[in-house]
Amino acid sequence: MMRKAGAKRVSGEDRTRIPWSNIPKPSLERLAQYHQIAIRAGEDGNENLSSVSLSEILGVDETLVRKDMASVGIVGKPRVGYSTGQIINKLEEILGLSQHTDAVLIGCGGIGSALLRYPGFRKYGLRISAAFDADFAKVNQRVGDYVILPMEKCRSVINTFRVKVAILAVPADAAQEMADWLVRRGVQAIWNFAPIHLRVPAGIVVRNENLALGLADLIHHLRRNNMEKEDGARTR
Amino acid sequence: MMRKAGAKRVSGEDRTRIPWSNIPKPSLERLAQYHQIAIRAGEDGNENLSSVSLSEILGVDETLVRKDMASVGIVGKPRVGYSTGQIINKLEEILGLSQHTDAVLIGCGGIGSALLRYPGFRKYGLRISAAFDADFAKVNQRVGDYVILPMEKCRSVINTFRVKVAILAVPADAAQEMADWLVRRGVQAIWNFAPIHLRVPAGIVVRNENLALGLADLIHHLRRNNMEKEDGARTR
DNA sequence: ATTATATCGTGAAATGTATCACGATATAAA
DNA sequence: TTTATATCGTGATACATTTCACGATATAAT
Ligand SMILES: NC(=O)c1ccc[n+]([C@@H]2O[C@H](COP(=O)([O-])OP(=O)(O)OC[C@H]3O[C@@H](n4cnc5c(N)ncnc54)[C@H](O)[C@@H]3O)[C@@H](O)[C@H]2O)c1
Ligand SMILES: NC(=O)c1ccc[n+]([C@@H]2O[C@H](COP(=O)([O-])OP(=O)(O)OC[C@H]3O[C@@H](n4cnc5c(N)ncnc54)[C@H](O)[C@@H]3O)[C@@H](O)[C@H]2O)c1
Repeated sequence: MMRKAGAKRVSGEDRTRIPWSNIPKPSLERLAQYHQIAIRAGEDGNENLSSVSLSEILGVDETLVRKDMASVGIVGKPRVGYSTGQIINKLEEILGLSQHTDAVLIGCGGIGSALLRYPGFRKYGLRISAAFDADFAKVNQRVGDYVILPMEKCRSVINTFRVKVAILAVPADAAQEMADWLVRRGVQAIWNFAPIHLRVPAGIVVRNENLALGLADLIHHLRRNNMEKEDGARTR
Repeated sequence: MMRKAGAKRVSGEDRTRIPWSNIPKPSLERLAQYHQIAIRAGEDGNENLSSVSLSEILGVDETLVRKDMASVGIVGKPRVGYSTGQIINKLEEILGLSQHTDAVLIGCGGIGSALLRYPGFRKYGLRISAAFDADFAKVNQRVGDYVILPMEKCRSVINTFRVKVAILAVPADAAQEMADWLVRRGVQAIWNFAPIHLRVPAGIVVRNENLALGLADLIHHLRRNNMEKEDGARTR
């Protein structure tokens, strides 16, 4: 029958109800975007953001923005909007970005190296403890601030730093096997860049960052658009 | 008010109804995954794939898989499943992967270089015509099979090869401006890796590959999981 | 002080998506 | 040949998410 991993039984009465137990997936994605937008708005000196401006930036309905905000306890003022600071603080708390998150990175190829060198994720509390590769030719090479370590060191790093998150940037063939291994070592969340949908035990969090799906989606819409144009031209 | 870009009025009577005019977004994402899975299954020598196996790989309901297949005209056989070949062919047709797609890549930094060197997108019909960067220090350097060109050559490449797709891997500050410029030059689809939601005129296709959102999502779920565990421990 | 209005907040309705329940059918087994 | 069964196909139903409609309120203008 197959129960969705991590499915939640929401006990009816729950005095300690915390808002983020239950945020719908689409809403969560938007919340993360509000956060990004609020940070940039703050940098530009805007102290407030209205549901209308947010809705225009993201191309969604303004009511939806207000519902999202209400759902996480961000309150706005009529004629003013939401406080940029409150959006940032509340969302960082809810998204879990206010605490540091330690991670290991596996696979220092093209994508892995780009991620290692990218400073942007520090704002999300991400701290990459160490980077690993199976290729001995890469071991001991430097990438950004890191020196690539051999896989046999991975186990002890995970244990020592109690790492709960792995960034997986290895070839597709190795990804599932690697994921299984990481889970056995105590990793609880995997950010996967290989173009396969990883299967993990219930309770383990996976985010499959399958770029090829994005490309397929883009091409599909492009073709559809062009078809319509031709179609229109023929018809009228 | 705000009308969603590219919104479609589906004329009631339409003899030339083509399946891919109307595929729901979640369904489209799954279809692209079926395609990936079918390709790997084919390489492993499996001639058939059942809705059950697909549903287990992706963690979705098996009925959903059958509905998806039916929606694009892929028909299966009782007790056998769907033909791997039919899945691949039909989905490549529908996703538009059977035709070549020319693209330019803007911004040859960490992500841009990784994309340039990655061979995997060729299977999706993607052909990167040329890669550009604004940094003169990078111009003329090689990345994989490419030599980085200066931005001033971009216009003529787009015109000459009638490029309709741009891969945008520039810093967030430059992304919207760059997108506007590309649209003015005739680009119809943008695959954006900068962590902002690009705004484009109706009729232009954008896919925002906002990796930071993925990270935020992952961290959120990890925290939620851990909270639940603690919560459970305290309660029982 | 009064009025106007931009904006928030929210229940109700509409829409979109997934699941259930069950009949049909092709293959394998008896 | 007959029976059993794994799997497909699909209408009906349930669930999730968005949009609509409208009242409430804080600020700015008069
Ligand atoms: N580069 C891209 O643009 C891109 C795009 C989409 C998807 N991906 C996917 O991302 C993943 C990485 O891509 P890439 O371009 O960086 O590939 P890559 O070949 O450049 O790097 C992969 C790295 O993983 C290492 N590796 C292989 N097996 C390993 C193992 N078992 N344990 C540890 N390390 C191992 C290799 O030595 C190599 O350094 C692949 O699954 C690829 O399909 C990449
Ligand atoms: N590297 C990552 O892991 C990562 C992760 C998430 C998001 N991103 C985003 O992807 C984008 C690229 O990231 P990166 O790590 O490759 O950055 P990077 O700084 O390594 O590369 C950016 C490249 O763009 C070029 N550039 C700058 N302005 C330009 C312009 N106007 N026209 C053309 N080229 C220009 C720069 O010269 C540089 O080569 C950024 O928006 C970043 O936020 C990167």
